[in-house]
Amino acid sequence: MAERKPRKDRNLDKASWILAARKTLIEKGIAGISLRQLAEDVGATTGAFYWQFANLEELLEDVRLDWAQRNTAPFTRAIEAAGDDGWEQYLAYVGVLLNEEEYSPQYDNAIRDWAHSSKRTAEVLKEIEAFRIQQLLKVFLALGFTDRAAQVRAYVTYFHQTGYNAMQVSEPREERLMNIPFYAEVLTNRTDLLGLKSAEAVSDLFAKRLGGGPDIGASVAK
Amino acid sequence: MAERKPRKDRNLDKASWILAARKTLIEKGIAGISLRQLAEDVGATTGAFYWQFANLEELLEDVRLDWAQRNTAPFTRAIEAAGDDGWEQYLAYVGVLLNEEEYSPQYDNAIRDWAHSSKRTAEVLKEIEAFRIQQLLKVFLALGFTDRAAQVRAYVTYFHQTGYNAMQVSEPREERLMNIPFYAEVLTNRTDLLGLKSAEAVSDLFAKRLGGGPDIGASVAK
DNA sequence: TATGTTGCGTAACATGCGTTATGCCCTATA
DNA sequence: TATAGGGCATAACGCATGTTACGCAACATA
Repeated sequence: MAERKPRKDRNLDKASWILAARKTLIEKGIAGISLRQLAEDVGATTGAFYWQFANLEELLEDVRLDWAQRNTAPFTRAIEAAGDDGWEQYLAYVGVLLNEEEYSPQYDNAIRDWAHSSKRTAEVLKEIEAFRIQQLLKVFLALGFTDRAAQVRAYVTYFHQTGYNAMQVSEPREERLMNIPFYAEVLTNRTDLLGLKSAEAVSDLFAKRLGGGPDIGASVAK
Repeated sequence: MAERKPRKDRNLDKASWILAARKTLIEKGIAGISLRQLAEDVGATTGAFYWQFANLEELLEDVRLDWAQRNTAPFTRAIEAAGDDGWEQYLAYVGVLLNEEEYSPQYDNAIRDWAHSSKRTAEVLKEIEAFRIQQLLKVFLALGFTDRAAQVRAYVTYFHQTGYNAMQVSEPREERLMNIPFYAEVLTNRTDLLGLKSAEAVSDLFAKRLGGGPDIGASVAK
């Protein structure tokens, strides 16, 4: 196995290893990552690895930064594209949560787990979470809540998202969509969505809410 | 090391190993548990371990059941002691959350992490979480919410707790206490607590809300 | 065509893991 | 006091890990 191929058929850059590490991290957790397994996944050997990285820790740091970028930028883009209206910003936020092609809750879970055994991961996680909560705070301020009320609702909203992901809830998509107006009522006190009587109606509301813009994540670089 | 002691000075039963395993699990996660380290912690060797357990997995199963018992029973006791009134039940629930001598949120976190790499742990966790959410559903039904509204609030409340724990929030206790009336308003729609103007006033409210009663956890035994 | 360097594969090393075979010490029983 | 067996410690086995030393093949340059 791992036969020697012509140089032009190979494509072993850092990104290949990061991709494989991310996949394993999400599927099996940090404990599931081993150099030999990663090497097999990318079609190479452990010897090849040390040409791209000084050691395993260097790859893992790149994975942490990969996460910070990929799982935060979509929210920033969507909320900024929504303009100044708080309700529009909240809907944009929920829209990203529903569109799991942009952001991976399992990636979040894996990083959070990893943070319990890695000080550096905990550091990156803490910084990104502070950013995310600040982001939600602005949404609730734009919704008209003030001071502690806005803070508390930002926290409840983020905790809710975190808890939902951590529990790996397995409800049918229709059920999830039908719950959204009720969640929105609890979190924002607004009843705008309660009139939507079908999962399709909820789904349609978020279908066209996709935007582009600047992103975030580079700030955690050492 | 691990000198041979007179037999009466030893106290190596299953509970000793479970205690050590729980401590390590909470502090370092499941990956931090090794037989040699556990042996050193209890002042014995790996040979002694196999007198109490057939293998490591047998100890780990005992740890899972230990968690199911310890981190669920306090809530059941408190809520049942609160009587039929939903508001009293909610306050009893929050009271246990604040009293971390009864229940350990870090223990919950560690189990949730572990569940990502252990099928059996995921099974136990899922069963206990279903029980907890059913428990909260009853509270919100007693509070007067019906059907999906009660379901959604039970979920938001549990997600909120899970997310708060998972994030390892480090706010001062006074800050945490002052936020409680606002959380209560978001989750239950009741403003009863908003009149409390000091952390002490909040603290006093929960000081005497401790009860005893039947417990739960044996149901997950294989 | 000859040479030097890049980009790997191969194989080995040290370490830590769960588990097991073996035997000694201590206590209970007669 | 003699004997049986319970309750460990000790040491080793087989395996997986991150890392490193070494060598070979493919390409760029002359």
